[in-house]
Parts: sequence; structure tokens; C-alpha cells
Amino acid sequence: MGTTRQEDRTSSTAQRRRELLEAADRVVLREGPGASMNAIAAEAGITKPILYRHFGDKGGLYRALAVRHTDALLASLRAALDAPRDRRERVEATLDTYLAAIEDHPQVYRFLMHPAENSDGAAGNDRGFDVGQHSAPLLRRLGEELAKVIAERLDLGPESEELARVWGHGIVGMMHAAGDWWLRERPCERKQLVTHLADLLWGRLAAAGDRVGGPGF
Amino acid sequence: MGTTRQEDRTSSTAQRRRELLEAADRVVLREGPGASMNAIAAEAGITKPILYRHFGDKGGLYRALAVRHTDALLASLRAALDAPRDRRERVEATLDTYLAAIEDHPQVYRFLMHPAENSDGAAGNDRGFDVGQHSAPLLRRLGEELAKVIAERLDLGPESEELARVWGHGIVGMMHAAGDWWLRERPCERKQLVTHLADLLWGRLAAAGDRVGGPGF
DNA sequence: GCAGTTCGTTACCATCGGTAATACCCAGTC
DNA sequence: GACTGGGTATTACCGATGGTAACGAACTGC
Repeated sequence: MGTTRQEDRTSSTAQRRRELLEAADRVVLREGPGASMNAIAAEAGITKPILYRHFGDKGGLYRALAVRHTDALLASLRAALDAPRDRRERVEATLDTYLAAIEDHPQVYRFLMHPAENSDGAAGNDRGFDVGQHSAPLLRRLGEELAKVIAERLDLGPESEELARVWGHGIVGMMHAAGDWWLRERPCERKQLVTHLADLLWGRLAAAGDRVGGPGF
Repeated sequence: MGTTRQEDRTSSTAQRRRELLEAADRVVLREGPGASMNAIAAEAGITKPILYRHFGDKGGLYRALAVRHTDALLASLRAALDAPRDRRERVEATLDTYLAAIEDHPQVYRFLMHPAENSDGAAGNDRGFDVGQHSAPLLRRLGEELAKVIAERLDLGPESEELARVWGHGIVGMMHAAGDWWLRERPCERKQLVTHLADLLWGRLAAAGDRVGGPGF
């Protein structure tokens, strides 16, 4: 209860909403994605029904939280995408930005992508943040955003629109899956992962030679 | 209660387990991933504690179910991967096999990948299949499997092992994300999606020309 | 001073995952 | 044929959660 009723009154509903989101963020980062509505309300110094008045249901709160973080991530990615360098460097910068983000804030990442896993191992029963949809919205937003960039920058012939969207979602998925695996196993440096992925995007799979004795992949 | 006690007695525990899994499968396909343990037990003609005796907890049941489907999918993919054709055709066949699988059994797919979404819109409260981990195990298995194939078939120089794993997970992620988006929006024929993705893998992103007026992606 | 409205809280419900205590049935034994 | 023992399924229950209705307190306009 850090705020008096008077202070509450002075803050607009939008600002209050932000405060609640920040409180929710703290709890989620501390307790993992299984944080209960009660816990979040307590952290914010209020009680459950107020949360429900602001966000409708738990999914609404999650969605608001996810949008916040997704917006921030998208801003970073856009900066990398817009840097005045050549295409390969740009792709590498974008990959690196994404990977750096999930490396620097793994808690946030896990919350967005794997809502049912407990961040701390002893959080008791994993009831899970049974949100309407999980990582899909984030990935879809990123995919659409990348598709837009691709479509407006590259000349891809008559099917430009369609190709750009396929590639946008495909590349985002590649980045996501590789990043998820890398974050869990840390098999190499970030820089090297970036290079490997860019190589893949640059057609090195098609160019690689067959191994002796087999017909090749 | 379609089975008498006598019949129960005759079936071995392994067979019983299969029966339970099939019942669970039916319920999950009918009610969506939010199916409750009670509902599954009822479908199987038994009660909850028996399910817990067999699968430990809800995560165990989900995992068993997921493993079943993942095994089947992996078998199909391996067949496509092993076909005696050239590399491009093989990649396309694999992509197509995966996409055909998710196209033919979208319910299964949604259960594996988006466990919290209700398949039927009126399933009441979506408590969700708050499993330990969601789609990650499936994707990780596919990624590792593909990595193995890549590593043993392609000659990738000194970092072969590492590169193969990065690419394995990356390609699986690309396929997954693009497939997910495609399944939802159906923007084109499957065949075309396959071609687009294979093109991406074949370096067409790097080769594409800049659009007039900009520095290109 | 008083009525109405807004905001917050307490108390509660339904449901779920998960488990202990209970009744049950069958095999072997006297 | 009655009785006991071991494994099995059932009932009844617990704790926690998401979500909501009924209640109460404070501010506002008159």
C-alpha cells in the first residue's frame, strides 16, 4: 500500500493502468509466468476486482503485458533493420538485436514464449498463465512487420506480396526457434549463431557439398 | 462404461495405457486442449486417480500424447528426407510432408502447438492444458532430428556439428512459423508455400534485387 | 446536511489438478 | 464353503485459482 487514496485519485486511469502493468511485470519477472492474479494485485497494492476492471480477464492482462514488451522489441528491431548498411550486415544486425534482447532479458522472453514454464524451479504447482494464445501473437506481429519491410525494400517479381509474407514469417520463425534452442543450450557465442543463421539465409545449405558416401541432404 | 471389469483384467497395463491415450485423444480432439482430467477419465470409462496412476500428472498425460503424435510425424518426415532424389526435391518433399500433416490434422496440430486455444469456440472457461512445456519439445525434437540428418549428409567444414544443429533448429522453426501462419490465413496453395520456403532456403533473399528508390533490405 | 455516483474491498462461487481414505473384487487357504 | 490378503477402482475431499456479486466508504453537486 505505498499510495494513499489521494494519490490514486490524482492519477488518470491511463497512468494507473501503466502502474498496474509495471506491478504485474515485477511479479511476473519475480515469480515466473505462473503468477496469480492475487499476487499481482497485492504487488500493486490493490485487490483482484480492480485488475479485472482494468483488463477484463487474465488474458487481457497478459496481452497488455505482451504488447508492451513486443512494442519495445519491435522498436529495437526496426532500428537494426533501418541501419544504413548493406543487406547482409542488416540481416546480421537484426538477428543479433533479437538474440541480444532474449539473452539480456530471458525472464521476459520465457514469459512471452513459454508461459507455462516456471522460471524459478520451486514455484510449487505450475498452474500456468493460461492465456488465450501464447507466443503466436508476438511471432505473428514480428512476421508481419518483417514481411512489410521485405516487401517495400526488395524487388521480388509479380508475387512480391505473397513471397514477402512467407519469408517474413519464415525468417522470424527461424530466428525464434534457433534463438530458443541457443538460449537453452548455449552451444556457441552469439556472434557465431548470427553468422550461421545468416549463412543459412544466404543459401549455403544449397551450396554445401555432399558428404562422402551418401547422396546428400 | 463400455468395458466390464473382466475385460479390464485381461488387458495388460501397456495395452490399457494405449486405450487411455486413445480416449484422451478423442476427448482432446473433441473438446479442444482444455479438456479436463475428469472428462478424459469419463471418456475412458474410469475415474481420475487411475489416470494419475498411469501418467503421474497432467503433464505426463500430455507428454505421452505429444510423443505419440510426434513419433508419427517424425516417421513421415524421415521418409520424405530419405527419398532418393536430389537435395532441392528432398527439402521440398519434407516441407510438403510437414505442411500436409498439419493441414490434414489441424486439431492435433493445435493441440501440440497452441495448447491453450479452444478448438470449439464455446468451450466455456479456457483453463488450458497447463502442461509443463508446450510446443517446445516437439520443435526441439524435430530440430535435433533434422540436425542429425544434415550433419551426416552434408559436408560443412570444421564447424559441421555446430552448423548442422543451428540449421536444423532454424529450418524447423521457419517451417513451423510459416506453417502456423499459413494454416491460419491460407493465403496460397500448399505447393506454392513449399516453393517459397525452398526459395528462401536457396538463397533467393540474398540474390533479390533492391527495389527502386531504397537501399534494399 | 444530504443523495448519488464512483471506487475499492470482502466474501463468495465454480472448477480444476491432485490425493488420501474407503469400498471392492478376486485369488488362494483352511 | 467361509475367510483372509493384496491389488484396484471409487468416493470424497483439499488447496488454489480465475472470476464475480454484494457490500461499504469516500468524494461531488445541491
